[in-house]
Amino acid sequence: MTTPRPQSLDRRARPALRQGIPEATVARLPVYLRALMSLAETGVSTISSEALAATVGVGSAKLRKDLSHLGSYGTRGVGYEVDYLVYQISRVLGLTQDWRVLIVGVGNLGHALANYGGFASRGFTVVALLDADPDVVGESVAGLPVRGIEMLEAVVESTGAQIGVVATPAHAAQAVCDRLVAAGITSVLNFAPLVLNVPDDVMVRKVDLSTELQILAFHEQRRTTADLAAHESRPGRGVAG
Amino acid sequence: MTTPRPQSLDRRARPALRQGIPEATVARLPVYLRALMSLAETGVSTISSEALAATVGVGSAKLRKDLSHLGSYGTRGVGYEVDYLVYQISRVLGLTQDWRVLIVGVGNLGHALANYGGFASRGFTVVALLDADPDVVGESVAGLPVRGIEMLEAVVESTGAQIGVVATPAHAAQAVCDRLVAAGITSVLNFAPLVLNVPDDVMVRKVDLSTELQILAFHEQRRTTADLAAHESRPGRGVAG
DNA sequence: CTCTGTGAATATATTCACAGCC
DNA sequence: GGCTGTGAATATATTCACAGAG
Repeated sequence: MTTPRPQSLDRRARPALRQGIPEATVARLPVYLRALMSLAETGVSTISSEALAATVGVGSAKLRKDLSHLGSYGTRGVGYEVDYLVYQISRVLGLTQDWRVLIVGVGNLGHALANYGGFASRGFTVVALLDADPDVVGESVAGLPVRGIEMLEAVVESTGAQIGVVATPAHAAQAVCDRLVAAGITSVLNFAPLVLNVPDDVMVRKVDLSTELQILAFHEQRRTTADLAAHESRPGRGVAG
Repeated sequence: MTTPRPQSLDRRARPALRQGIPEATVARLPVYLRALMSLAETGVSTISSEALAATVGVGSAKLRKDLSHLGSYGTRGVGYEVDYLVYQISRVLGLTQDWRVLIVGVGNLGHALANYGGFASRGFTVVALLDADPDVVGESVAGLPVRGIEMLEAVVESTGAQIGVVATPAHAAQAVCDRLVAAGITSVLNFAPLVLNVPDDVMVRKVDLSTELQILAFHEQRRTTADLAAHESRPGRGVAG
């Protein structure tokens, strides 16, 4: 921090939408937001970093540092005002505007996504569903008609969708992604089990069941191995593997 | 590294199942593994760090450092033998044994998970499906009968499942998780949109649609904001930072 | 010469610990 | 006294850049 901070210009510190929010913090904000909304529903109006941190399972110092990147929205000796914090996090995450989401692939997963409640609730609207299977096209899912994949470009154009969700089988995913990008989509959420190749200015995030399971397996195995190691009295290097 | 490295004791460096594989590396191993298996199918037998890194979208130095944590499995001047690396990563991730997975909640998402092919293919077997809805109980999904939630403890016991997947609505998730943990499950994959509270020795990973969308929205918004800033000729300090 | 493996340098993230405000 | 906000200290992760094996 080289800047001396123009203190007390206003009671609340500056908007702080400065691009400098650490990625690790951004990834946690949605978790805080959900917990805070849930608290708000319960009627809690104020909460300390300690208490909020406990409900989301992080350390209180981390939570405070995270929130400090948005501005100074707490009150010393008291805590954070729940509603106000909900608003501020929503604003920073861009949830004060509505994002239009297009889902490609309406199998079991696509159905699950389309019907997912919390989806529409805050900031996101599913504007279209696309599928390549003629048996599925024409069906109505979650109140929306499933349209043919050949409509992709037209649908992106007409809906102004900004976010594309790829819920197709792996073999179709890259082609679908390419078409989404060519049509102007700049944010992609990928459920297909492969790495999508995109230009630098397109952001992809992936949600991947088998990756998560494999990470769990690694730790589960390590637990077992550690147990063994503790029981035998540490042999050379020839692990029981 | 204080150890002088007992060179050339054996051609391949030591097993290196030492617990010290960085978390960030563990999280990428599944991605490498998938790409390598895909390459193996295509008949590629050897690949350089540069080429593999390109297909998975990371830097080659990062990839090499990641792999170096497993041992020295490459050949200088040549690259990595695909099959061998597949085997080594599988071993490190614990995929040489089969993990038994129990899915709780057989809605759209549960269906999608149960039917997910790549699931059984490598290292994981779905051994049971449970649901609270009497209409669903008794159905057969992906070749398995859906059993009542009251069977949870009995099913964990009889199947010896090690991994529990929570695919229930949010309001039921914590209770289900508590029962899984009480029944002896130590790894949980959570699809419900809330933070599960578990004892320290239980590992939870979450897969969360709305979190991912919100992260995308943040960056999408930032992109827009940055555009604006570029168009107005940003006064004060530090453009193009 | 090519490409790995890895120290050293840098960048990011987390944790500590406490000054300062309520 | 209680709790936030934050520098300073530490830990983790990424990137650079090159020695050395093949």
